[in-house]
Amino acid sequence: MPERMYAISELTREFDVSARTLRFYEAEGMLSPVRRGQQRLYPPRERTRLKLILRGKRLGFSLADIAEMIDMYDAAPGEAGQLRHLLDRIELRRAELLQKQRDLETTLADLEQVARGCRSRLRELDAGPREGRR
Amino acid sequence: MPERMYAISELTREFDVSARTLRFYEAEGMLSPVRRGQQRLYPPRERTRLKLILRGKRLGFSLADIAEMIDMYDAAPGEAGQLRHLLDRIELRRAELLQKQRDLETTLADLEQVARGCRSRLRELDAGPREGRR
DNA sequence: CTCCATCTTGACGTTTACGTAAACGTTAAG
DNA sequence: CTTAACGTTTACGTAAACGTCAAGATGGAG
Repeated sequence: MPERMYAISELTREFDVSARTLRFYEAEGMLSPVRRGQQRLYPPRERTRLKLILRGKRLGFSLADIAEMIDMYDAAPGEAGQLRHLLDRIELRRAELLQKQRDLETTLADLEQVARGCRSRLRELDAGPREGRR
Repeated sequence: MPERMYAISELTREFDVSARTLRFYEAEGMLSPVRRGQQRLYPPRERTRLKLILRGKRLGFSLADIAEMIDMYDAAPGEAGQLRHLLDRIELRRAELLQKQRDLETTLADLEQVARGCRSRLRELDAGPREGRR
């Protein structure tokens, strides 16, 4: 079973990104599709990396940040100093993510409050459509 | 108690943004500081808006998105159709935020897994620094 | 009055992350 | 063989979000 390969157009459809974007990521060293002649073919591993890139984008990370984080995933440094440095980097990223998590909570709460206001105002309008307010 | 005002430099220090950025947000219509002569003075309300802008940025929203969301906060439309439309908009944003939340969870889990790998590798190195692996 | 810090308004420059168009190769169908 | 679909490289364009000067106003401290 020779590993399923994805054409560029398959990935563009699946993830709703342009071919230009995939080539751009490749030029930035973030993807490394195989070639069949001129054509690009993406093995599952590259598809996975693309998923990670898009996930990072949704979280508001720059491509440079994302590249660093993906490197973390498949880099097992071996040397002790580098391992400790990697742990430090991870801790930094984790702090960012926890901040985002808090921001997310409060933003969701804020929106929910606005929504409640809307719904109650709608009920007012629905119940007694005869006065302006109060 | 005449409402405490913030100079531009106070805000730049407090939130670690440049004065240029604050003026840019103003030019984009996202902030509306008061003027004392030429000088900008930011009342608490504007400081709050700035906080919302920065929170949105941390979550990866564009300034346009953020502007829309802030509008939601202080817009109480009054009319039923507009209220329903606002509720729709809120639901869209909420979906985005929930997606980000899921992305956040998995990313944190991924990082934690890498960290565990690092720590166990470090323990190996620390325990028996005589063989390469196994 | 002088000096320094702080602020102002332009205006052009820069980085990131692609979009868009031109010109050309490859392959399967009619 | 021609066409259509799909892919390629090269290159210039663009929107967003500021950075970076330059040149001048303003307001106390000494």
